Amino acid sequence: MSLSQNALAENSGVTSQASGRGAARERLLLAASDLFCKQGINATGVDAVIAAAGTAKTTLYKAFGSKEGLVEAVLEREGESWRKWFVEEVDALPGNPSDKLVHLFDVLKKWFAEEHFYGCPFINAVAEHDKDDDRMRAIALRHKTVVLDKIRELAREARPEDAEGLTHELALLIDGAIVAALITRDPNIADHARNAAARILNNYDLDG
Amino acid sequence: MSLSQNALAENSGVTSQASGRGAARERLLLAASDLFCKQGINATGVDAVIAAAGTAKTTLYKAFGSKEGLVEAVLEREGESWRKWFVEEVDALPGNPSDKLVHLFDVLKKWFAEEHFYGCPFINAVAEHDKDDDRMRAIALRHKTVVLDKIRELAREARPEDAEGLTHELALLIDGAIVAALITRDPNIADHARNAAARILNNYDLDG
DNA sequence: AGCATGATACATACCGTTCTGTTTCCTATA
DNA sequence: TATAGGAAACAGAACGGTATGTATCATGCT
Repeated sequence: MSLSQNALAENSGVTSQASGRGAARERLLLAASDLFCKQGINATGVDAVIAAAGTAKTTLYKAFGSKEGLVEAVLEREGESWRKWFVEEVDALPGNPSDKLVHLFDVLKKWFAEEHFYGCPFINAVAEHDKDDDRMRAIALRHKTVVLDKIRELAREARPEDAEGLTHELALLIDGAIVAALITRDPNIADHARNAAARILNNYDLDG
Repeated sequence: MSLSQNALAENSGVTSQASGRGAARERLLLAASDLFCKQGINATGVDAVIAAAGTAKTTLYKAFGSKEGLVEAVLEREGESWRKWFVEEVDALPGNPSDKLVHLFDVLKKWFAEEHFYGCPFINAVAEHDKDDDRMRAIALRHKTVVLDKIRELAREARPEDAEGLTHELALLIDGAIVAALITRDPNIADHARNAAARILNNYDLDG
C-alpha cells in the first residue's frame, strides 16, 4: 500500500514534525481522503478510517474532535491540493489565455483517466448530505469560487468585454465533464467539453 | 402535505387497484422518493420511510424485498416521471429543433426553481455509493442515455452532420447546470447554460 | 375464508463516541 | 550521561443509538 510507505517517509522529512509527531494526523487525513472519496462519506465508518490509517481511535478524536471535523479537514486538504495541481497544470499550458481556456479540458482529461478518480469530492459531498444543509453547500461553494476565479482571470485576458459570461459558461462545462466522467468512466468525455469550449470562444470572437 | 393528499386521491382512481389494494406500495414509493432525494439515500433509514408513508415495515419488505429494492424502484419511477415531464416540456417549446435545443435550458430553469429541487437523483446516487459499484452507475447511465437520445433526436433534425458532437456537448451543459444549480441554489445559472448552447449551435452553423 | 395491511417486538450488526490503560519517545534536568 | 516527566499515540472494551431485516399477531376489506 502506498499509504504505509507514505507514513514511513514522513519520519525522514525535514519538516517541523521531524520525528513522527503529528504523523498520525497526516495518516488519518490521507486514509480518510481516499475512503471518503471512493466509498462516500456516510458509507465510511471511523473504524475503517483508523484501520486504514493505522492509528488509534483516540488519535482521531484528539486531532479532529468528531467525524464531521475530520470530514471538513479532508475536504479542505483535498480541495487545496487539487486546486494547486489544476492551476499549475493550466499555467504550464502553452499558448495564449484563449488557448489555455480550451486546453484546460485536456488537464481535466488527465484527472479523469487517473485510477483513483472518484469525481469531485465537493459535488459528491453535497449530493449525499441533506439538500437543505447550508454548511456543506457553503464548503463546496468556496471551492468552486476559487476555481471560478482562476477561469475568470484567464477569461479577462482573453476577452475582457465578455469575461463574466465566458467564465460561467466554461465553468458549467467543467462541472458537466466531471459528473459525466464519473458516471461513464470515460475520460474521452473531456474531448467533447474541449470542443464545446472552443466553439463558445470562437463565437465570442465573432461578437467582438 | 401533498403526500397524504396524493395517497387519498389514490383510492378514487380508476386504475387496477380500485379499492386501496396496492396503495401502500404507492405511498412508500412517494415517501421514499422525497426522503431519498432530499436527505440522501444512505442518510435515510427505512423507519423514516415507513413513518412518512404511514405503512408497516412488513409492507415495505413484502413489496420491495429490501431497502436496495426500494431504492431501485424509486429511481426507476423518479427517472421515468422526470423524463416524461422533460420531454413533454421540450416538445411543447416553440420554434424549430435548433430553438428547442437552446430553450430546453429554460425548461431546466423551471425545474431548478422548484421548491423541492434536490438535483438529479441519479447523479446524487452515484456520488454517495462506492465509485466502483457498477450497478448504480449502470442505472444512472440508463437514465442519461434516454435523455441523450432525446437530445440526439433534436440534434439530428437541427444539424444532421454534426449531431453526435452537438448532442454530447449540450448534454455536458445540462449536467453542469444541474450540479451548479444544486450547489448555488440559483436557477439563473440556467441562463448561462442557455447562452452557451446558443453559442455552440451558432458555431456549428458557421462550420456547415 | 383469504389476503393485504397494520402494529409491535425482536435479532443482529454497525454507527459515532468515550473510556481505561499501556507503550513509545522526546526533552529537561541532575 | 542517566534518569524522570510528560505528551502523543496505540489498543481495545464499552455505551447508547440506530441500521436493516424478521417474526408474531391483530384487523379490515372482498
